[in-house]
Amino acid sequence: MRIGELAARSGTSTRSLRYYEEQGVLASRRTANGHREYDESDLRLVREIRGLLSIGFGLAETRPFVDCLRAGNASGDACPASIDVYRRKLAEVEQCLDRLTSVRDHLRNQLAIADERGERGSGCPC
Amino acid sequence: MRIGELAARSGTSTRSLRYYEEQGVLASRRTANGHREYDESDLRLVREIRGLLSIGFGLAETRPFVDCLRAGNASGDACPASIDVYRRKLAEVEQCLDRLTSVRDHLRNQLAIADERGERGSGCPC
DNA sequence: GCTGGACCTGACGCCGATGTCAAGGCATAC
DNA sequence: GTATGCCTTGACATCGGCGTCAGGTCCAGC
Repeated sequence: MRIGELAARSGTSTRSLRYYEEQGVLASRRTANGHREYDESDLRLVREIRGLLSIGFGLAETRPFVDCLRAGNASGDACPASIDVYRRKLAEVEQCLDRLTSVRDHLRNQLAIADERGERGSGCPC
Repeated sequence: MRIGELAARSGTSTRSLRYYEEQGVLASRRTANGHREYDESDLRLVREIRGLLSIGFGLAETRPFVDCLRAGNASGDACPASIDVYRRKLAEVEQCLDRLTSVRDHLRNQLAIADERGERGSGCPC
């Protein structure tokens, strides 16, 4: 299939697919007229990439998964390199969760305090 | 005080202060020679801005707080407009927390599955 | 008068994934 | 032959908060 069909079937854009190729995470054969030619396995690769991106992975981080699939594995995370990325990402996510959680608590506190102020009628002369 | 001192005392850079001014969240008087002149109240404004930025607010979102302080309130969140921003931000943060939490769970699952695979010795021929 | 430091404005760079426009090639349908 | 549509490469735009460089001004100390 050509790039338009791959884009449609993978729910992305031709621009993105060319970008993935430019970044070295997706390869393509070329037909005689220079058009990119893909097959079903490429569709799986793109779906893997898209799934990871949507979860918050960077494009570069998807490479081990793609390589793993290309190596013939049934799933992209069957390789140690992919697992390492999982682990790093999990650590990142957990750290981010901690930060966000404390931000949330802080916001709730401020809102609670503001509510008290509001009920007592003191405050903003704006 | 001039911009250098304000930057030092607020723990930021002169570049940032000029940027805040450019974006309309921080004002400045000018001395005869064109230099920016600040006072202690500006220091409080900048500290408010920095605090909010560090929590994940966008610069534009800090404006109500700054306006509130400039209106003579003891704290930047004494005004309804600030409270609204708090509420919007809280909603954003909670949504983000939900997403991240499910991502975290997903990652944990994948890692657990991978561990099983690893122990059984099946998998990656890379 | 010179040097150095702090200030000024203006403008480009970054990061990351993608939109979008431009200008052209090739093929299919009429 | 021409219209249409998909393909090609290349390159600029986006968003946000800054870093950083360039080139020039102003003032204090010597």
